[in-house]
Amino acid sequence: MKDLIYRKIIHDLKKRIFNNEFPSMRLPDERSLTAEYNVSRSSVKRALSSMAQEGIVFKKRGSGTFINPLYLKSQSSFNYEGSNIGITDSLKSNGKKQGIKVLDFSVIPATKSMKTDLFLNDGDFVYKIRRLRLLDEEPIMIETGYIPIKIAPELSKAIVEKSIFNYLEDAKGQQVTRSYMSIQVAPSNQEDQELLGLTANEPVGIMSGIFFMDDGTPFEISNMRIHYRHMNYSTFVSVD
Amino acid sequence: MKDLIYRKIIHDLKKRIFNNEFPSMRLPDERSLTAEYNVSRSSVKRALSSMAQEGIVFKKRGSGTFINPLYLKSQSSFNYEGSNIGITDSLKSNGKKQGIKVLDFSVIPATKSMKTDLFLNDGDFVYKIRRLRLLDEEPIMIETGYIPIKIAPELSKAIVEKSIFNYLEDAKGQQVTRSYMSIQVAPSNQEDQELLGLTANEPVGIMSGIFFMDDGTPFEISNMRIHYRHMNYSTFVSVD
DNA sequence: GAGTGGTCTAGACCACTTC
DNA sequence: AAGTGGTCTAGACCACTCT
Repeated sequence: MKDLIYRKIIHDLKKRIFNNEFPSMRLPDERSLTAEYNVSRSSVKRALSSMAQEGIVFKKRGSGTFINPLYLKSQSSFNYEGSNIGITDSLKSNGKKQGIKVLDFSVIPATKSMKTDLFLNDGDFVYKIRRLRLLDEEPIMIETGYIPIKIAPELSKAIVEKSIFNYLEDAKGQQVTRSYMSIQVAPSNQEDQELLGLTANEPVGIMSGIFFMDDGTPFEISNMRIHYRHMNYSTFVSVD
Repeated sequence: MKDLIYRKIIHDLKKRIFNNEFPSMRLPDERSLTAEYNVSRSSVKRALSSMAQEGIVFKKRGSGTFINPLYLKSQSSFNYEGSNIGITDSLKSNGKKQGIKVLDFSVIPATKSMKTDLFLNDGDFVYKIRRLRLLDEEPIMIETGYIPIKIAPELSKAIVEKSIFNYLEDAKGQQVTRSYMSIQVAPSNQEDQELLGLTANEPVGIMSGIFFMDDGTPFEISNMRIHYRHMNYSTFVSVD
């Protein structure tokens, strides 16, 4: 992480919050912080806004900025993570070994909906990539992805067996930092049951959507059918 | 909506994007917009940042600000909504009639985890509220909520049959604007099957978490078991 | 080198809360 | 009335991209 002022403030305030430096649950007012850190008020505001968006603090006009009790007491029954992560959030590898088994790797013409979602033209082709993801040898999800050939013409089975996103970053200097995802629930079909080791009345979670690169180019349409015991998506939502 | 400058810019730019005023998919640079709207660059930046967070545009340092193709072409197979809504996102009533059937409305002592999550003390009590939510007479979810008595001592069955959040806003002038939610998947249990009209191998989606009031006070622990056909949660995720 | 977005400052004034 | 967060300005300088 870079040496930005507002990041340093965030980092410092988080530390101070955890050190219980504000037992009143109220942070110093913005003008005091401005003086204390010897920065402009805008920088303080930026830091506090960011923390508010993460759910760490709440700002209340006219009275102050307050610490979210749940952030402090992390013995909450919900493992509060504080931020909107999301991409591969449901398959975090807590020290477990990730594995990938490629089920299909082929090239097909883009369907109509692919052309719309991936911004393709008639005659364009896409890779079809089906993979079974494992965690400690245990199958956790079936992932079907479609990636335009013209975005990654050199894709190979070897790459697909590892991480496509990492390859993209190395090869094209682009990161996948954005996604639009829809989360649903469905009974398992026969293939789910075979590949994920489910019984007929054990369901799957479905996460489907689009991944975007840094510059906004849609990179991949993805559909993930996730073993119900490994499906766990967390979000902090804040509306105005 | 108030008459804020950055909001006006957002509104205007959205309109212009939809009117196809930027066929190159690139917005004018920030300094041009500053001149055009006759405002400070900070205000332009604020508007653009907000739009970027909604997924409407992508900013690329050194080259410009670009429109997300999917925002424009809303015939995408994913119904792109552009924003991180979330609370009661899965039960949007597209002209359908909402109904509520109260299954249980009682007072119980707070359990240990409730005391932690709702910031309660020994001896505190909570309302236990179980409700079946209907959409056009069709049951869609079983909602179990726990609300500290001391936050809403005058809660009644009549209120609970309508909207608790609306009551809270009217009575206490507080809004529920934040939530921390976890989304999971599970096979339906016998009660789910009876109340939601499911068969043994039809699953439910589970959304559980905490709702907060404006000032950060945890207001309710909620657990929703949702009919799988009505479970649909959408998010736009953007990481740095 | 020119253009574009990112960070930061210093300060003015407004809106809301609390006393 | 005093204190607090919200909005907005005007301008400086930096980092990156494109050519």
